[in-house]
Amino acid sequence: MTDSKKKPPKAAKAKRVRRTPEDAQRLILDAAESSMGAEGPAGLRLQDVAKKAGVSHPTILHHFGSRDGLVRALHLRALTELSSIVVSKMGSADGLHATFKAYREGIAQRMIWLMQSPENLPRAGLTVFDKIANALHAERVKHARPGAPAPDMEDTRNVVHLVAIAAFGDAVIGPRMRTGVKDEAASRDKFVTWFGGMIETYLRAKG
Amino acid sequence: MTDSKKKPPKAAKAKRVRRTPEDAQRLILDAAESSMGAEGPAGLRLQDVAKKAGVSHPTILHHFGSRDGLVRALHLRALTELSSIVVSKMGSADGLHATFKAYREGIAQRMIWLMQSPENLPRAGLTVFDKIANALHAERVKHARPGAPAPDMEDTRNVVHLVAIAAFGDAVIGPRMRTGVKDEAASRDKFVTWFGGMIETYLRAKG
DNA sequence: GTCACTATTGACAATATTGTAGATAGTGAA
DNA sequence: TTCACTATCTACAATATTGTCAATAGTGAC
Repeated sequence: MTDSKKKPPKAAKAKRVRRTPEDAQRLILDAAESSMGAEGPAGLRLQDVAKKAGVSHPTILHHFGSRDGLVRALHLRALTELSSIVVSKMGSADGLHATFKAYREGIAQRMIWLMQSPENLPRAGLTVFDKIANALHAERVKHARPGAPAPDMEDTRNVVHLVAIAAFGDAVIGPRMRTGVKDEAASRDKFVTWFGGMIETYLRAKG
Repeated sequence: MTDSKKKPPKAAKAKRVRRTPEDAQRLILDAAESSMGAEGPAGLRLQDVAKKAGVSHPTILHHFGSRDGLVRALHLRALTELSSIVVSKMGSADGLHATFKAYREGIAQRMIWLMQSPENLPRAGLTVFDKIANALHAERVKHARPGAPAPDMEDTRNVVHLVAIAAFGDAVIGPRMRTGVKDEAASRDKFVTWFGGMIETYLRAKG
């Protein structure tokens, strides 16, 4: 290299973009999320996030105060978004498959990150699943066969809990448990369908 | 402080202990595991591990070559240990509760760490669960009521898969979903019992 | 004992990473 | 336009962290 000592050719002094604080923070949070690989928050590097967001790393510090501040903001945003996603998916008509899909495509990963927070964040968990259980129970009551024993609310709550932990678990360790299977997606969908049938069989057998 | 400038009082030159390589490596791996908090491998610091193990950090590098080498060794050890634990728990008489307990007490956490490895580690998963499914299926066949349709192997496999992902999921997100409940342990155990009953009801209804 | 081998260590080197400070440049308001 | 405000930048400072090296000290073999 003949010019290894030369300063870069003037670099055209990058034009500064000035965003609103909200836009800048959203931009940075998005970059941070996509910059988190499997490692989660612990693997976050301000430089990486800055490069992905197209800003300098002091800009991040300006908006979030510190690296910790950024991580806390990430957790907070994930938490608020998660509840609404969970409600919309588990409550949908195609509930089961949609729920498994949503967990697969991001919810599970974010939940793991959330678990890795030693902080005491507000817990949306309980109320969210209660809401879902109530809705589902209303369905069961409505469709109960006349003469059959009334549907058990405890059953409903347990089913909701089971679906949540199963969807989460399948999203995280399912793929590894299926390594070697020819068509993974098909195998997975078949399991979800079976799972749905199982729940129905059980509820029908009980009342 | 009057002696802030003084060198520490001779420090008694710590006596060196010389271990066999195997002992040293086990010691270090144990320390590394206990030093990993919720953050997982990404949060590992050689200094922390060294202090916990009671050695200097170059000793770690001597035995594992690099930080990455240590992490890889951790993954490898976890992987080999996990399969045997899973087999012993899911195969035990008190299978379901024991399985949930084992996942709660470490398996799930280690699995998450394993997931965070971008490397292509050998997958023990499939064969392990196949083994369990085969054993369970043999049980089902043995106890099948005469005249009833033969137990479906697909059912058995799915049940094993479901138990695995549910135990994993409950271990990780169960506690948060139960925040606010009076007696968490009791609530959890009740769920596991319900889950066991559900599986039985389903299998009985099917054949 | 003497010697080879190597596990262990303190001191140091080389980066990586977070955080600070001061200058600069968009932007909206007067 | 002028001005206040502040989002953004470059350059630097302060640690943190990993990795290197040469010296040292257990241990077993002879």
